[in-house]
Amino acid sequence: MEETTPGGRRPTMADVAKRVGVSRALVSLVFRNQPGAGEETRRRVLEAADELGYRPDSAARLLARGRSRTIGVMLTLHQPFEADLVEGVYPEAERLGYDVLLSASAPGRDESKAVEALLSHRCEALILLGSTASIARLDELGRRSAVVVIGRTARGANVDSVHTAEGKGVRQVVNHLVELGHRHIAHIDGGKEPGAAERRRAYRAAMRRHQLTEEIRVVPGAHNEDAGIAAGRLFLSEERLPTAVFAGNDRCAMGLLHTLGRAGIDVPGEVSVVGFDDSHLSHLSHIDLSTVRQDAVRMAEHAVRFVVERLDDSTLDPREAVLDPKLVVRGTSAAPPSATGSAGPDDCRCSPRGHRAGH
Amino acid sequence: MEETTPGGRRPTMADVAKRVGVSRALVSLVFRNQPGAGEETRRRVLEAADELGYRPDSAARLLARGRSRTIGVMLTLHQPFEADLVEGVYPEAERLGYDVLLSASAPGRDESKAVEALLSHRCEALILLGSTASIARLDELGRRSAVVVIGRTARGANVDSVHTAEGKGVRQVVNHLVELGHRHIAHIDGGKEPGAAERRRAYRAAMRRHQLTEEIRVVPGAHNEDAGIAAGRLFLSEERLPTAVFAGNDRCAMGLLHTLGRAGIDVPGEVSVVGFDDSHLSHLSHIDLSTVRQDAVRMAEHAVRFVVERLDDSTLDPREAVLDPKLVVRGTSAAPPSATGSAGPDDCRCSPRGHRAGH
DNA sequence: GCGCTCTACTAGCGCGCTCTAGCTGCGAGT
DNA sequence: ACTCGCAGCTAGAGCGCGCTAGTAGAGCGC
Repeated sequence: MEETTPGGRRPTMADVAKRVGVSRALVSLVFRNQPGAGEETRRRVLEAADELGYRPDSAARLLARGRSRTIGVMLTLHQPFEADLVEGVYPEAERLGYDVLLSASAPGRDESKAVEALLSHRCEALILLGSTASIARLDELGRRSAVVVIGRTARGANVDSVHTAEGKGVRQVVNHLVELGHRHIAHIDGGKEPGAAERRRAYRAAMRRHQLTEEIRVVPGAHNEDAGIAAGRLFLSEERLPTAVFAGNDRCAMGLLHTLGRAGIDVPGEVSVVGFDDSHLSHLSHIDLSTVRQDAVRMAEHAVRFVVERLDDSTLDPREAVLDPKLVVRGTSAAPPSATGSAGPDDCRCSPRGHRAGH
Repeated sequence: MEETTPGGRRPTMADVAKRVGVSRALVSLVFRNQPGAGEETRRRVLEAADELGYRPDSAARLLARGRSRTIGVMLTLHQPFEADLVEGVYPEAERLGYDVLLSASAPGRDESKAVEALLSHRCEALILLGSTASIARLDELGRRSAVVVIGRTARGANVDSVHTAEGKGVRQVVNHLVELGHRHIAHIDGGKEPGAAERRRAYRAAMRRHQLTEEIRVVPGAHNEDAGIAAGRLFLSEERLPTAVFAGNDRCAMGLLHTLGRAGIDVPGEVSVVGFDDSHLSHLSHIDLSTVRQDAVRMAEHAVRFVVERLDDSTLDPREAVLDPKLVVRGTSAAPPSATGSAGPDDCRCSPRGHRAGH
């Protein structure tokens, strides 16, 4: 499987060629799976390569070939949903003959730095997860290479976008809760995180549609556990709890669930909680979170296909794939405490009884 | 900031050079921050580069320079602790003048595939997070390039390793719980995950040291929420709960906390829970998990320094950095229900009262 | 004037690969 | 016989850069 090359250098095509007694070009053909090499020779080349531990050098390959056939993915590493997306990107990219490079943004390494790294590695396409870049910035990137953002819109920029019909998902959530009899439905929003604005807007619209304008309650938050925890504390500190909370995403819902759990509040008995993402978290057997399912794999596939098609034809107009989400009703949503059936459309604003569990 | 190059090609050094009216080599000097270019020229070169939107091509750079100065990081994307590690790798690598490439293993993309990708991108060093590769496999990799594994040992293989003194951490956990008066201390282990074997072993040893051999209870699990949930259900289905549970890591502890919370069990009133990792999760204000702190940033720094030093001198013997962990006592551990002080070293094996909260 | 050093710059090879153009030999067609 | 085509192979340019060896010119002492 392995033999050291004279000089300890990493073996090159020339080494393989010499060993087999053919030209470099022939070895190249074999490794690119191109016609033009005899069956027998092909076999011998592969054998020799294996013996030498030869591995094609993608830097050189990249340089020689005009195109890099590499897709760069920028991610933040802290959203489990992004992990799901990445797992969807790999197989689809491989299927289409593309390589994938990952670059994380992090504290001290902002988004543009992460993107620069990808570009300098010659990624010809970029998939941005959880990007908070401005439209102008996206547009600039979009002219340089094929770009798709996932999880947000990017109208006005020369980039493709793949996201969920946030509005539809939110509407399903509110409808579901209202049908169960809820009226005091609060929303913990995601601040500036991708998708948050749409979810907030849709929540407001859906509440209005149900004549629950007066009940609209948006608690500022973020897409993480801390926001859920903070919101939970806020609710607990108040006179009465909402009967249902629609959290900005699953992580936020988790934080909320935790705080409610520790305060002895029964979910869904006293409070219903619904999340958004359907990430690994919510699948977990016993957490059993009602949430809105976004199909990570399909989103990833769309994204990869978008950038690949754009690479083939850069004159394409920006496209937007809006996938329908699906409410997944699990164990954290049920009828509110007092409701025996669905509530009528009366406008009584008082909740039947005050909720407040001791610690 | 940007102008299209004739032909729409990505601009190269030659383009910049021509624009300024100097040679290619001069531009190269400027971009490598090497002496030999006049102050004025340097400024003009950078200016022109900016106007053209020039970005050095790392493939070409890599190829020309013998060394790639690139560190590849393999990760699984699903452990928040790994995200913390990656965030530590970036700044240290940058400080030492190295580039970082990420590659994820995932279902359908096993570890060796992820590593192959890194190697073919000419990473000269590898940092493996959560590797489950065999010693033989690691050894093979270690001869090909500079390799460090984080979070596990790799004795016998030609690779460096950075991990926590799992034993010490576990001992602190058990000591802490015993001092609080606990005797029924169960451990949810991490199966084959990195570090799990050591934690399990240390748990057994620590229990024996406290003459609690008879109380040793290892529940098979994994380093994720599901395992904690499953273990929680198992405990709840039994006649009596352990008074304390030491979970294999924080995610597992989270799952356990959740299950206990929903069953109305008071933590730490009835059951104490301690995790391992001190990942973002446990910091969260209201979760407030007692856990064992592993310093991700320091681990990452060690790892980067190890591989860099090994690149400078490949004859180095394999080294092992074992960092001392630190028990962080937060809100999920307290004295067991009956204990008023610390328990004496008697060998009564019955718990003072059976615990079992209704659902 | 000479040689010397020092700064600022340039010429050009080579990294490992891809790819176009061409070369060889052999069987089939006319 | 002589093309022709085709399968199987090779020569060699060039991708964008780093780097070594070198050159031009300024400044300086003698």
